[in-house]
Amino acid sequence: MNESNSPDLPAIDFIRSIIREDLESGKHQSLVTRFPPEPNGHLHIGHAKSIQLNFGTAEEFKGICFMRFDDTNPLKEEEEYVEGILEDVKWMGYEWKERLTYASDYFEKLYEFAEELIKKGKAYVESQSAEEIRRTRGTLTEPGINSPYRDRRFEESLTLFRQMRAGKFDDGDHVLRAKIDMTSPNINMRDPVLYRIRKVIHQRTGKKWCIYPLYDFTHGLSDAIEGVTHSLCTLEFEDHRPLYEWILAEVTAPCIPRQIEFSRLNLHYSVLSKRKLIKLVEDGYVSGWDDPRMLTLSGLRRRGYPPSAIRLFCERIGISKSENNIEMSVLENCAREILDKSSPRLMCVLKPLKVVITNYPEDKTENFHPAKHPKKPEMGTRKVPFSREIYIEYEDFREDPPPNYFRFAPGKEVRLRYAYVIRCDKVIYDSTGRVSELHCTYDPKTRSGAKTEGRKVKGIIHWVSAKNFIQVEVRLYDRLFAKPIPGSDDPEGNFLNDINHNSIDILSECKLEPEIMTSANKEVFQFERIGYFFKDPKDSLEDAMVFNRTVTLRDTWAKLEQEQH
RNA sequence: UGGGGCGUAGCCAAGUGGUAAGGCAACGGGUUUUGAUCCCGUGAUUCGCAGGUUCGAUCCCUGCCGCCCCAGCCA
Repeated sequence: MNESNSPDLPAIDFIRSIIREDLESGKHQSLVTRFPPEPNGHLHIGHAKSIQLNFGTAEEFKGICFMRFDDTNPLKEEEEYVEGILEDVKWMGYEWKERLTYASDYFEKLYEFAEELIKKGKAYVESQSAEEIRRTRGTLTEPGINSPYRDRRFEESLTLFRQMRAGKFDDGDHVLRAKIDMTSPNINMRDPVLYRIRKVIHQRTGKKWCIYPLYDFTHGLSDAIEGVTHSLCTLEFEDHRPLYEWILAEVTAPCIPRQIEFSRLNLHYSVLSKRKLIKLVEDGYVSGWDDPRMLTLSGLRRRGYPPSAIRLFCERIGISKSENNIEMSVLENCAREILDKSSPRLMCVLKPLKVVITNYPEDKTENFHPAKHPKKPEMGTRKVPFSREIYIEYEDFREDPPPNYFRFAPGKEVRLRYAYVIRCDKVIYDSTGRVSELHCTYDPKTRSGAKTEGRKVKGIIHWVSAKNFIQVEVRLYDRLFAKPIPGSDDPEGNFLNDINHNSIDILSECKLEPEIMTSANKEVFQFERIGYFFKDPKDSLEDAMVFNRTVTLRDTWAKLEQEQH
């Protein structure tokens, strides 16, 4: 049990406190939770918070967690999403073993519970139209009024309900309602609908059913059937808790789970509601659910986020009941933290500027053997070829350097990382006046690792041999939205107005160290001085690799320079 | 102006009667052949506001203010 948290994590949250108490007091022998997504979309980082809570606490307290699909609405749900969701949960590092369930597994039991309710006079078949039901429900400030069918004999309701099941009626003809209180200040308690007729094929039960239970009726009972002890959900279900409890109390439930609500995740510069995510996909603002700019688990995975970074993020933000808007830097920093420790280093020149080292022999090539990781010699070394012509980063050279700039400039010296110190002798321009090439001289005494290297040079830049490199495409991503809370200053709340139209920058002339050819595909690399990059699993071809930038390195200089302006 | 929640530093988040943990960000310094990493240091006389109870209140009481959710045969 996680008694004491590690020092850099928030203290144990209120839900874990409740669980711990319930276990210590003997109220429960062991913990049972569940992660209950509806298969009508892909999982996003907000779901990761729930996965981490449900599966994570089960793990910590040596309990179990069910992987349950809440598939009670055949109109909206698709089998395709089930697979994606399972893949995502697995990727997050959790396993459900034999505990993969579907609410639809319980349709028969649920039906029996419904009959029980009818027989006890706690539910009735409603024969008004949806419109009439809506009209008589009342408003936030006015009570609703009783349905004329509310007091029909339970035998009649039972017959009708059985006929509903048998397919005697059309969609919308009747509905099953709980008999609670039409004057309740809580609208959820005003005789909520429990079952509706839907003559459609269900992705799992096929044509077996034409009546389907609604969420409120299904969820608590599914929890009870599975022996869930703590049913954790988001805040918008707080108002439903009285109904959740009512249903469990009125029926002979196998056990009484406790529903506890926590606040959902919001991240600055992003949207996380399923509705909005679908909009982005369907209207083509992104290439799909797994677009690396999407904060879906599949998008993050494709972008190069390790699951451990997402788990760290979930731990770091904590669990509470207050509205929260997490800064993007928290997520990014989690990725940096994990990736810095694990990523092999490579040099890659994104925007190449050719450099000719005039005093280096034309036909000579020498190899340097730097470590793959500066602090982990056990990761080994790589072979980096050096030659007379190399590429450096265009942005590492300034004709007219600003103060405190310690990269390359005319007449200045800089160290080529792992190689030599060079001096810029001459700048060559193209016909448009743009810098196209640099002529430099190197100092053989400054060879990396040599005893004579002595000289300290402040500026260190990365480079790639022009004779020996792999040409790759690199995709630089930025946040998908330009405002911290998309749609917040629009009266209609239209988040599409705040789309960042520069969220992707594709560079196709990037020069990468040949070492890449010896490395595995599934690794995230650090391109030194730039950031972390992951080979795109979808768009990469054997001879045309594509790399996604997972996250930049922290860039103190960029910040400094921006402040100077 | 019905009901349910929430309000502690820029962003998260503990604490719930004894005098404000921690993380991220920010800032300052050190190390460094990544302006990265790493290390060290700096922040709330104050807990939405106003009263009250108390020797003492972020924590209890009263009133007020602000924000979020609910009127699907969605989940």
